Amino acid sequence: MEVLASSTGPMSATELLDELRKGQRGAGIGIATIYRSLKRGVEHGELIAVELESGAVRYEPSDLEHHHHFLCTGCSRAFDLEGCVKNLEQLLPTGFEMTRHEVLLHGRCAECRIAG
Amino acid sequence: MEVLASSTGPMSATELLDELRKGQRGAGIGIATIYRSLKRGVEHGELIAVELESGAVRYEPSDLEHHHHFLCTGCSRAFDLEGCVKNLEQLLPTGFEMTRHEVLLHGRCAECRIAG
DNA sequence: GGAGAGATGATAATTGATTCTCAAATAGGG
DNA sequence: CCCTATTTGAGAATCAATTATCATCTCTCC
Repeated sequence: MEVLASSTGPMSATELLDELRKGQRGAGIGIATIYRSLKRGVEHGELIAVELESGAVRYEPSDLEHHHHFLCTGCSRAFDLEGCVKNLEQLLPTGFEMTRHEVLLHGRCAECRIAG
Repeated sequence: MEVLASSTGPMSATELLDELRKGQRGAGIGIATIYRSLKRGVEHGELIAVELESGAVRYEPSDLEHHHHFLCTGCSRAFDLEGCVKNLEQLLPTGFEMTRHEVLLHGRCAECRIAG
């Protein structure tokens, strides 16, 4: 079930289903199995759920370096980005405590730009 | 319908309903009216929909300065943050085009920290 | 080869958010 | 005030994502 490990970014259950059905190994796989496996993966700590947008939870391996994401407005795919940004603490109001942060870039991926 | 204008952050339809029902002006308001008004607000360009997390679209006035958001893990409220960060372009893979970006901080707001 | 445990796929059921429907309430304009 | 057009609230309906159900498969071990 680790098509995810070789993916260029986090995938949703549906994306995973489509991708798996393309390969010979997962020809007749059902959506229920996808959800079951994803759930187990998260419970076992192998996967992390990321919510980049409303109505679509995506999953990625939990052993990735700290990184952020890019969401393509053309194909709706999410891509991993390397690196991070500085000085996030300066955004924080006094009295607030930050435990986590996300940076999400929107735009068109290389593929979609070429496609027009 | 501009409780939103005086809010400390973007609100969801449900939050807005609860908030309005507290005041005498919107005592018996229904959720349908909230959605109708929000939709109209977005269509007329007075409001902007922001999706900070799965399954909850929030709305904010469209005339705010560029800013980002903080999502409290305690009370689930969203807060506006002032300012922005630099060097976001450096995250972008070659060939990708960025049209928009979001920074979302997670943690506990001042109120929730005090509450324990 | 067969029994039992667990996994699987198809589909039904659930869930939460949003939209639709419709009768009642309201707002103007004469 | 009365008439028409619009808005409203309540609840039903829709929709997409996720979960549950269940009969079938697939193992493993005997």
